[in-house]
Amino acid sequence: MVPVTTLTRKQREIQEREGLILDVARRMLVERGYLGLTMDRIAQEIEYSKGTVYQHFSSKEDVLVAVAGESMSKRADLFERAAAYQGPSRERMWAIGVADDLFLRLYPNHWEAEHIIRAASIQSKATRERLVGLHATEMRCFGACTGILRDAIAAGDLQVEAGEKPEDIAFGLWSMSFGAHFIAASSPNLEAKGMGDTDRSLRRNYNALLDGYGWTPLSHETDYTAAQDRILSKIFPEEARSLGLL
Amino acid sequence: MVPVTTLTRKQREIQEREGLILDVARRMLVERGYLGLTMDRIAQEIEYSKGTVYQHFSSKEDVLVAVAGESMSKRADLFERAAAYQGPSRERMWAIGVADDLFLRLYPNHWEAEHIIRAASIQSKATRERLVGLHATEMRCFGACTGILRDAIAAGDLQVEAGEKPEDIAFGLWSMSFGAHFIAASSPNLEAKGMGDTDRSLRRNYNALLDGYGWTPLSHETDYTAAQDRILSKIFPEEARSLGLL
DNA sequence: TTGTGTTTCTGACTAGTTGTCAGAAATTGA
DNA sequence: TCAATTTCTGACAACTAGTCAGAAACACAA
Repeated sequence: MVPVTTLTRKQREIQEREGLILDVARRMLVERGYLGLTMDRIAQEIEYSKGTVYQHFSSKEDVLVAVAGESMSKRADLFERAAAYQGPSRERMWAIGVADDLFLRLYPNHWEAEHIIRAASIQSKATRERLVGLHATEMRCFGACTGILRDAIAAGDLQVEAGEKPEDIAFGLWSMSFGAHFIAASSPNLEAKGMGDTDRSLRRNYNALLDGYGWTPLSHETDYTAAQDRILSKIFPEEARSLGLL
Repeated sequence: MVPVTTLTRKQREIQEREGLILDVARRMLVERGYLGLTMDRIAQEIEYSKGTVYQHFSSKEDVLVAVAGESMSKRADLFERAAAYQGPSRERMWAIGVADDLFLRLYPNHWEAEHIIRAASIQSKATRERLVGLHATEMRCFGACTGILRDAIAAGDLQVEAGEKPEDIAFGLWSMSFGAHFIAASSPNLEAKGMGDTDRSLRRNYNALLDGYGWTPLSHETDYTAAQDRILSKIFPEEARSLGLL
């Protein structure tokens, strides 16, 4: 018997269980909501005791932050792949929009988790360590955007006024996408307000915002619908196929 | 003894108590967060028993929806006053932005409540009656925006493409403002991300979005900072003074 | 003032939650 | 084989939401 191997097997088992807990928690969150997600139920479902669950996570809130962190990291992956796209700066920014849209389809329940963990009283009960990780991941998304913005300014595709920072524009895009997903996920009867397809609206508004900043080529100068197909097939072929978009 | 008077006094007392409960709940929500707001504490603070609190509200979630509804209705008031402003359509839309900004300052804790009540599991436990009221109030805000948009289109200040509805543009503005307030309220260390003044960013992005739609006069054709002072002194003199903005 | 019917208020109680921790069980290594 | 160490367990303490039978307050007529 090689002790290291045995030890590793146990540790691997423990690590796998952590993933199992998160899978169960995510499903529970989707199916029964925040109030229906309980530590007892998680324990029952993974067929371990509650104490064992608490060996992985310090609190229910900690589980939630971990759940959100997992999908947020997938989001960051998509964003970074989009940012690495070779093309005019505005088209790269558009690729971020495509990634955002893709993310929404691939992880439709992410916003439920993100919604909850953004509540102050939730964050105060999560592990500092896990929160730091979450913010680092968030920063990866934000960084992908500001990177493109800086390139656009350097290339002369985008002029910013004095005192205006790329971060401000990135914040605008972030706000808009965040707000749209959020409202769409949490406002019942948007149709009653005369709203049709919120995804389509968001895409249009996204372009309008970039046009407003004078980021060339403007949306009426290029066919961004064609660009979308190009981006999907070049950067996200697998994801697009799995969603039937290609 | 006139029976009607006596009865009315009691009823008035009950009604006042409802307001008292909401005041206490709002304060508690701000000070101790969602998890720190408990029905027992509310009862203790208003010096009535828990059963009495439950005679006004069917659940803790119902209290929260009522708290959010109260401030949302103030928001609708501000929006409607802004929409009634006499001036070019774009300036009227700008007035909505000013109202939005004013609301943020006047009711800084509204978003904490709105955040919570947008969670699905919360809405499912609130009274249908109260939810309907909330949505009606939300619709007042939305309606103020779409009204201005329709006027702008009619006046030729704004051209929309075929198949594009005023609601889509209103949704863009709503998303952006909602997302910005939300992120600002729930993301610690935005400075670490390189973000400065989020309110300023929002204003800039708001104008960029309207510019992107080609809503005349464009922001570089008019001084919207001057318009802001005009709007504050004409529509919101008291509020502006109380906040030291005039 | 007193008696009676009605409304309103109360807090002990049920059911269910999170998080803990002493001891049981399993694992490791000699 | 056995003792040291790690891991797991579930009864438990401390809370919370929401209920409801009975107590208290009130209205009003006689």
